[in-house]
Amino acid sequence: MDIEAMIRRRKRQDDESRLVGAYEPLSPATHVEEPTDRGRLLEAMLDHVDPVFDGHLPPHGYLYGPKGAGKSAVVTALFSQLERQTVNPDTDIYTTTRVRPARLLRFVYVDTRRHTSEFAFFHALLDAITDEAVPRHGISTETLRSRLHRQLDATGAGILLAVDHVGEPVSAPADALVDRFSALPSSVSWLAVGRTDPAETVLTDYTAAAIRVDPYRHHVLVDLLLRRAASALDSGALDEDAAVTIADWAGGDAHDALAALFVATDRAARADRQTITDRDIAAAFQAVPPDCVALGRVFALPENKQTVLRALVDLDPAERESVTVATAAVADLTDLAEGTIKRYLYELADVGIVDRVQAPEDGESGRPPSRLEPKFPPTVFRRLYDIERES
DNA sequence: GATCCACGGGAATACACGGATG
DNA sequence: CATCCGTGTATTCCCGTGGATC
Repeated sequence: MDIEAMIRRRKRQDDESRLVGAYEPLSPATHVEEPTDRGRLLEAMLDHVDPVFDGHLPPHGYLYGPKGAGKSAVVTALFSQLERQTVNPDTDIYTTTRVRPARLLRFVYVDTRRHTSEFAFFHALLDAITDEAVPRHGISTETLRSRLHRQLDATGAGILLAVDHVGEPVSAPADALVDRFSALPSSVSWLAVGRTDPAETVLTDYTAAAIRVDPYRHHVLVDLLLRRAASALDSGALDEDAAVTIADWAGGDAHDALAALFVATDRAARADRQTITDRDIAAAFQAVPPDCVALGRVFALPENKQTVLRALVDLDPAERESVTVATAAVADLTDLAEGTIKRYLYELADVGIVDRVQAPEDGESGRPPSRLEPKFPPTVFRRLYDIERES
């Protein structure tokens, strides 16, 4: 039994119903330390990184698969584990394995959602392997790069670098990534992680291995839901049938499954109920849009874009009937300029985080407006956004 | 003084429509 | 009839400025 989860559940002292201990474990945007039942993928990953146990770097690689298949979950868990054992050599992998390392290896994870620009990319990388903080201002990208080279030359260390969420609308285009990679020292081996088929991306021109991730199998996803529910909810709140229903609906996508569970939970909690009913679940399915965008993408947006979205999800449908109207309404709720809000809304639509649905032509003069539809479940965003800011 | 980037603003372009024009 | 034009709205594109920090 997970003691931490049990304690967390007991610690609820909020006004909320007793149903929910903490929402975070239900968040589709956070990963757990020990991803459940991704044994196959973990094996494949370990095969790939195997040379590190002898102190060598594996060749560049590409990990790919659909949304919600556990790519990020496994990569972040594995990398933090490996890095922890490097930095904290008590429970050393080296002592338990064959030979002493040829050299020090570091394991760095960079999310291109959060570190999009070239500057941000190198900053994140350098910052991860440096003790003292790396300046964010007054320093050029070029300086950053040369510091990275110097640092690695000096220590003789090698880096295995995971670069997550490549090929998404907001992150740098693949050819720009190739440029960045080629600017890395030879003592860095990278593992790109994305959804694009290996045949469709230039990245695989540089990799020796492409590792494929399949969607969660049905019963594995059921397990995952039950486990997350166990760490967030009172026991019995989610029965197995309900988990099966959600897993069926989600079709192997853990993100959407968790999003639905989250919405259903929220609905039950609002009604002050102790268990999640079929109607909660049915309602949740309605609330998760088709082709739902990953909430991780939403929460990786710059602060003020999130502010705009936070206001947007509180608007009446009537206030979302056109970009112009929504802009004015959001301006009332925030202190951003209308010009900025409008541009943000168009940019968010451009990257698929909100959808612009063109109104039918209705005889009015001028180009018809378009309605704004969030492509993520508003409830989940609202709740997690508010939780994050209140503390 | 240098650097990056968020913000703000505005110009240019696209689209829809009705009416005028050739 | 096909095309062009004017008006009104929506959308895209671009760039200068300034904040924050070194």
